Amino acid sequence: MKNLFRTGTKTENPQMSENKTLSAAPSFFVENLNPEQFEAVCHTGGHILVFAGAGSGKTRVLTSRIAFLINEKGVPPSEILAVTFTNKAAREMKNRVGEFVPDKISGIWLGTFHSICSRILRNDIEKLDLGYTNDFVIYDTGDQTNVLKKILAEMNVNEKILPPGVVRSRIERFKRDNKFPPSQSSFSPGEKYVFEKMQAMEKYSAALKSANALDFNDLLCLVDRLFEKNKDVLEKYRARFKHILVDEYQDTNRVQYQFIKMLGRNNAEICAVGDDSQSIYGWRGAEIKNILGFADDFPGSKIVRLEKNYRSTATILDASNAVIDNNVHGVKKNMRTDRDSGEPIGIYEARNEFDEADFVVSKIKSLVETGNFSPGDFAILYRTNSKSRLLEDSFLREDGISCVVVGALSFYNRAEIKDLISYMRLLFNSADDAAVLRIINTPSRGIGDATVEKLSEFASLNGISIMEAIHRVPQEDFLKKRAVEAVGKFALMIENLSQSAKGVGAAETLKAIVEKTGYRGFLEKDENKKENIDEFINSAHEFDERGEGEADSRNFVEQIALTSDSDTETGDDTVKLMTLHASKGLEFPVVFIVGVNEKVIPLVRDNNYDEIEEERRLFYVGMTRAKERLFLCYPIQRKFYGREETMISSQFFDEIPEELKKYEDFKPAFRYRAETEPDEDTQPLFTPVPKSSLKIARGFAAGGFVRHDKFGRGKVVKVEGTGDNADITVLFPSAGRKRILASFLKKL
DNA sequence: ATTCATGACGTTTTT
DNA sequence: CGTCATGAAT
Ligand SMILES: Nc1ncnc2c1ncn2[C@@H]1O[C@H](COP(=O)(O)OP(=O)(O)OP(=O)(O)O)[C@@H](O)[C@H]1O
Repeated sequence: MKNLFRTGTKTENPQMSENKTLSAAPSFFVENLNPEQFEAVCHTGGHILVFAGAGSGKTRVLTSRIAFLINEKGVPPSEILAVTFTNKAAREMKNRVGEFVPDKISGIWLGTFHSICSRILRNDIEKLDLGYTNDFVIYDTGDQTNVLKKILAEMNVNEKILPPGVVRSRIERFKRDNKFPPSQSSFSPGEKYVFEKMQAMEKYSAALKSANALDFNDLLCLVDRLFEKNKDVLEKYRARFKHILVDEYQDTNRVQYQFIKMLGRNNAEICAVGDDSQSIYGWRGAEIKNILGFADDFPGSKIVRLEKNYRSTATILDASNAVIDNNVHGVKKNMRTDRDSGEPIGIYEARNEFDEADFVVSKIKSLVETGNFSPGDFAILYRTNSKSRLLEDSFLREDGISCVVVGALSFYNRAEIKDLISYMRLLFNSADDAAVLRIINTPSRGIGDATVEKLSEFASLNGISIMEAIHRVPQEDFLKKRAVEAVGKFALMIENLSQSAKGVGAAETLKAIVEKTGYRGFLEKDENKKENIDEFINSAHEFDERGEGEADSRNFVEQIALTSDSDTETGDDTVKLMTLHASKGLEFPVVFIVGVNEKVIPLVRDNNYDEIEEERRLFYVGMTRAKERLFLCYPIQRKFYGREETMISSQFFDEIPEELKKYEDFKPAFRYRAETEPDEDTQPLFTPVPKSSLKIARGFAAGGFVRHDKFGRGKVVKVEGTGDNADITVLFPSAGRKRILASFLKKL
């Protein structure tokens, strides 16, 4: 690893070779970049890798380079391909580049690997001759699992023994390593059920193909395959893209790496930026060796290192370096900063997870009140999504500050939204069996399981799609009269919707679907879900207005499929909650990391510490998001599956020098304190009751907060009666004022 | 066909 | 502990 960059050009004299450009470039680039950055921005005539630590200005290099190419070098935007890993990063880059070249931004191909590949396949998938057409849909993991479930059932494989999810993730692992379809020898030695898996995988491929559907990994794999098989297509894209820019190069997996290599090695100038210390996606196939081997893979390339950190205070920088230095693997970087030390790192050892959440919220509140920060300056980072709920609840109890959970399970994952998406999918791709199966009886229209079973059987027997089978029902007689009628009505409805969807926007189609299917009636009194539907129609509307590409359902559905990192526009002035993973590439004035416990960060299951270095990198990523202040919190106790469990601080926490830490004062809320700690000044929030009588006195009180399954969180206005049958009047943000039986409410 | 009851299972991380 | 899925009962 020491000789990593032997073929790379030395970078000691950055300006020597570029003097001409330097003097010709507008002062803008000179003023906003340091010499090393400037060199990377202007470098032409070969590939370049910017290899540098967190906060050193890599992303700035990327955006400046695009601006430079277009504005100074006169490169047509259409010759530029810029790839990121997340939609958020893509959007960010679009915004920043847009400031430099407002009118030319749309000519650039800028997006995630997946969206770029999808775009390529939309144009050229038919040239693969696999039977796919450019109307293909993208199956999400749920769709994939459902397909496999059906297949395994048909194979008479007990799903307890070989669950569909296992096969699904096995498929994924093969695909991202570009080893699909696997041969027997591709499986690990001693792996169970190889035969069944192979058979299921074969059927899976066939099923997706006949549904004209691709899974996530197909998007990448099939582009690679296309480039390998069809030189004309490859040459077309090679001729087009003269400049390829890749963000977060350390997180590329094999297929992505091959994509870049095939497309750019011999005909484009590749500019990649990355940091091996921030590689946190090994579990989904990212290979650090891609960035470490850049100089070897792309001969004649230049390596630029950036060693100045512009983001964080010296304290934060020192602390994060102290942590990452414990990794044996990884290239040491000598980061420096001109900033002074700033505040020490705030530490809070919490009684439990509730107390931890309370601390965070109260600290944010006081920092906002003392005037130096506003809510939008804060981010709270955690290892697992499950932490977000606790924090949200704490925010709700505290008036005045709102928060938004970034990413997580997106809006589009809700059942009602997925139903509507399935309808849309069906309208432009009637072969989409997964979609049909989802909505054929939702809302219920008298097509029962038995009927679906028969249709499905008939379809696979005749090698046709389920929708086609439905169309043939009148000519065959495998269904009872009642079912024939119900199925016929369904077919007619889809046909009508399909006709009216032609040439109109996604929103209009969606409205028609909701109306014709009677979906609102089906939801009955579930106001929350109805609101979701409205919101969904709204977002379709926005999509149509935005006018990126054709405003039709197909494009809308595609955008959704590629946007799992829910498009939470982060413009609002609210506190952001997200996972450590989701925080990569972002920065915030104040960062809280919660759950800094051993076995949480690093997350360890079954005492398996194999991934300790990746976990340390993850923690490093989190720490280095902070500009001004960093807080680390860990509870010493938690409830886990109902059990109380004691916890200790993370080993990473112990790697931070004590002199950089400052332990914060915070008085836990009454209910978390031991009885030996009487409290003089705080009234208990709820009257403490003996455990035995808990059922009767549930402790609801006006002013307290509760959660309801349908309406979400709300504030208690009035309590009448006692016990489970008490009538509680609650004010919900969305649903308004409601009187609800106590047994339907959970106290927050 | 809808409703209720029981049980399995779960907390990585995401395109 | 709480949620979700499956299965029996009406
Ligand atoms: N030459 C510079 N002068 C002043 N500030 C800079 C300079 N370059 C970058 N910055 C600022 O430093 C911060 C970090 O930059 P950037 O996000 O580009 O770093 P990065 O290397 O991509 O970080 P990471 O890898 O942690 O995501 C940003 O706030 C950016 O505006």
